[in-house]
Amino acid sequence: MMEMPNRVTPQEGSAGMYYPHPVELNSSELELLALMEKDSREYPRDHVLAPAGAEADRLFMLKKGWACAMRTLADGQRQVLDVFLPGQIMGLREMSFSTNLSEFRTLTPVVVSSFPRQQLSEMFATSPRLATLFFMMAAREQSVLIERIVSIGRRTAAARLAHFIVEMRMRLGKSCREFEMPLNQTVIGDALGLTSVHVSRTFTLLKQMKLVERHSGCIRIRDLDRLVEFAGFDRDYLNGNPSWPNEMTAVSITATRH
Amino acid sequence: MMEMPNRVTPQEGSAGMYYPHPVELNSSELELLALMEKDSREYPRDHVLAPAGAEADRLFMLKKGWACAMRTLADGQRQVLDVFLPGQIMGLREMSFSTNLSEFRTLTPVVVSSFPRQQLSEMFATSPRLATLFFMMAAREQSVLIERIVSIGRRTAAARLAHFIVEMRMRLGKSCREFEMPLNQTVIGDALGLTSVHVSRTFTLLKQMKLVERHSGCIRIRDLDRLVEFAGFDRDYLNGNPSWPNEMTAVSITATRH
DNA sequence: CGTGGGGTTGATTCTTATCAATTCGGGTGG
DNA sequence: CCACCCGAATTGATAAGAATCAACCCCACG
Repeated sequence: MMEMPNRVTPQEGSAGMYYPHPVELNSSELELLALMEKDSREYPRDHVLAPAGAEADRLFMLKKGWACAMRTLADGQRQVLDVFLPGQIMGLREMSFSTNLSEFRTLTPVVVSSFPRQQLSEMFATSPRLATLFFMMAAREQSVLIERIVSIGRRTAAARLAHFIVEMRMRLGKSCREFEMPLNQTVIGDALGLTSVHVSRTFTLLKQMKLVERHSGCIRIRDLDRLVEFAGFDRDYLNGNPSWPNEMTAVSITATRH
Repeated sequence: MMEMPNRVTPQEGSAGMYYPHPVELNSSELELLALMEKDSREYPRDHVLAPAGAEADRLFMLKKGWACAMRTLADGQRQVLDVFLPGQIMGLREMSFSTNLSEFRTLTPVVVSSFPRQQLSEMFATSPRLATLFFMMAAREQSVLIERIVSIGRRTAAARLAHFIVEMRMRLGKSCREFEMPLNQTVIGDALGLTSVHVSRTFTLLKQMKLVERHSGCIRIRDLDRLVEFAGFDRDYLNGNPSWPNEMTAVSITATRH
């Protein structure tokens, strides 16, 4: 098998920008990655891909659409833990557990491929670079999680929401002022530890402040600089690390398909 | 170099139980791990090992004592992101960034060894099992983070505190009712998104409920079952995953030294 | 033309923060 | 051994922020 390096670059308009650095993979590595995408299926909006507590024997790769991981408490309250965008793998943290720590649920109609966790273990065993890739992805997820902890723990509702919007824009790789965010206010609230009622009031506040507006799933940012400032957003918490050996760093898996 | 497997088991009374599954490492792998512990130093309580935003060129392995990662906001508010126990590595998530996302600070006098991040990359390149080990550690950290998000986002102050205590007891590998938790109420509050004043009130509440007491850095659990119930604690979120290939799963690194 | 999901608004309550005063407790120096 | 000191903890009064409950609107869709 030829070892021709295969330069991979982020895909325009996809989650590619979320992991912004190109990575060189040889053909056998690409083959392994391709395995992950064999069993590809469509699911409707609000579909449970895997319930919490179920055996975590498969991982999911999100190819199109949005999904999330969420927990439901005994009293029915919900907390959204991750919002997944195209190119992300759902279930990485469950690799060190036997059952799902949360429910995986679609937020829009999606295209998802699923693969057995065994396949990920094999990649670790056969390709250090793929191992590195997945480790980096997990590290990125951690950075999103700690930023959410700061938000929920220490920021007001308005700053939380502002921060969430800036984070989403950045993860989507958008450089424009308007983008789709197909989450209703209940989901946003569940991600930010707020009620949907308070999310509504907070959006009207941000609108009065001329920072952002929202119309049916679409976010328009009216003053990005002030929004970033107001959110207390750390501009480089989602940027990559150029000093990783061989320029290798986490990259959207979907990017490898183009 | 011989490939004699070297069975490693958790160390009594250390963070070993936090990563409860034994792992087989050969001598060259053990040698690589030993490199991480060469440069070992002591630091006093409340010492900044690395400031937020600084170049993340080194990682730290905590051998004795407690430490944390924390963020300080523009208005001076703080949020503790991780509480590190002996055997944990500080800086794993920074592997995908060039700078520290948070400050690393000691909570007690500690013994810490530091090593260049390059060393971790090399381990990834040379040993798939070590790569797996570190990946598992990152996954464990994620599970602690999402549990904290659920706490801060959706639980009352009392349930948050109860949950935190149960989590600490479990991570410390304690099976008894009394253990050391050398965190003052300000630090606890900063971890749980509360003020120190409210932590104080909440402790007196838990004491009135006959669930826990706290005297100068020592926690005494008076009714574990009710505490777990009250906290909404998920009993297996810190348990390991026995189905990982070769029984290999994350294990406290310190455990390999005994 | 109902119907239902999503969103908005108002009134009220609840939880936690804030501010300020006081106490506790362990260590130090006289 | 005692007086003092300082960080940590407690307590009380009040304020702020978000939740809750309830009513109502909007509108896409069968």
